[in-house]
Amino acid sequence: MIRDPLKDLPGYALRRVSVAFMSRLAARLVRLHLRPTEATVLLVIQDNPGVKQSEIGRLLGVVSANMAPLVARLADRNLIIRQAVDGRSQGLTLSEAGRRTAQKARGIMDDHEADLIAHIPKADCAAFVRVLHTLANQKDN
Amino acid sequence: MIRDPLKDLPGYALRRVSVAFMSRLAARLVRLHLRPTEATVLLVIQDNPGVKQSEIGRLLGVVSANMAPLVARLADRNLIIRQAVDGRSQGLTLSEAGRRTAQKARGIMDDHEADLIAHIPKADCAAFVRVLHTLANQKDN
DNA sequence: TATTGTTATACTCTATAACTATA
DNA sequence: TATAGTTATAGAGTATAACAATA
Repeated sequence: MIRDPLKDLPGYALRRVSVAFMSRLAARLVRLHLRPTEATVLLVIQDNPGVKQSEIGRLLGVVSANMAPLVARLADRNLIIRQAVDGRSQGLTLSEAGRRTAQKARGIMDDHEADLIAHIPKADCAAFVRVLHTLANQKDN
Repeated sequence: MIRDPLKDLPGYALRRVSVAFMSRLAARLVRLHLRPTEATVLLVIQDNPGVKQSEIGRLLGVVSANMAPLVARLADRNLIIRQAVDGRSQGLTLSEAGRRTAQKARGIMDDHEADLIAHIPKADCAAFVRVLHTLANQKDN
């Protein structure tokens, strides 16, 4: 066996766990022909009808240059509808097909989250979730 | 303010934290002209002189097709030395420059890990690290 | 002036397929 | 047959720069 200098680095473990988790989520979402980021955008629109893509980008940490083609793909597939709210921005809502897809995506993501929780020893689960939210809500980049 | 349907999903928080953490690490490593993955490979070689790149790939979860150009870059920069151990595989060791670079990379990564720990409430830190290692060592993909 | 949306471009990590050469 | 290494290619997320149009 080979020595592992990264064995005791929590940050490295965090990275590995996140990559594996995302890869499994992507595999589950191919059934809906959605990427993980596309799925999250659908959920945000579902919960915020009329939201602007700039607002979604700020919420999810996606820069506007990447929101543009993402939203365009969803619109091309008739999953969302763009309606001008003023001259430079559009409100996004789900189409009927988009509602169905968003509902399925939500089910997949909920199952996926439940799987994660299921793999965590019960005694440590609450603390784990607490720390994640603490770290996620820190302003350092 | 806009509703956030992902607020209570630990898996999503995990992803966001991991991305931010990795991006900060990448920013710190530019000084050495190293990507995060290159830095981890250097550390593995430092701790395992003569290791084969296939072994590194298995340890780090990097497929061989991606190890090839990565190792080639490090060799081109004279940070590592490839010595044939048999007809199809080579043992990797650090050059003198590679040792210096690996040492600096280790310092950067240690600092970076320390920063992560510093942002975690003390009471939950041990549980957090425990869970990460539990999840990282599970065989599900 | 600041914001919205867009295009073009690039980097990093990940992955599969197909191949050569060797064990 | 299986393994080591390589090349080519692709997908996904992230990022910056530059721009037009609008507020």
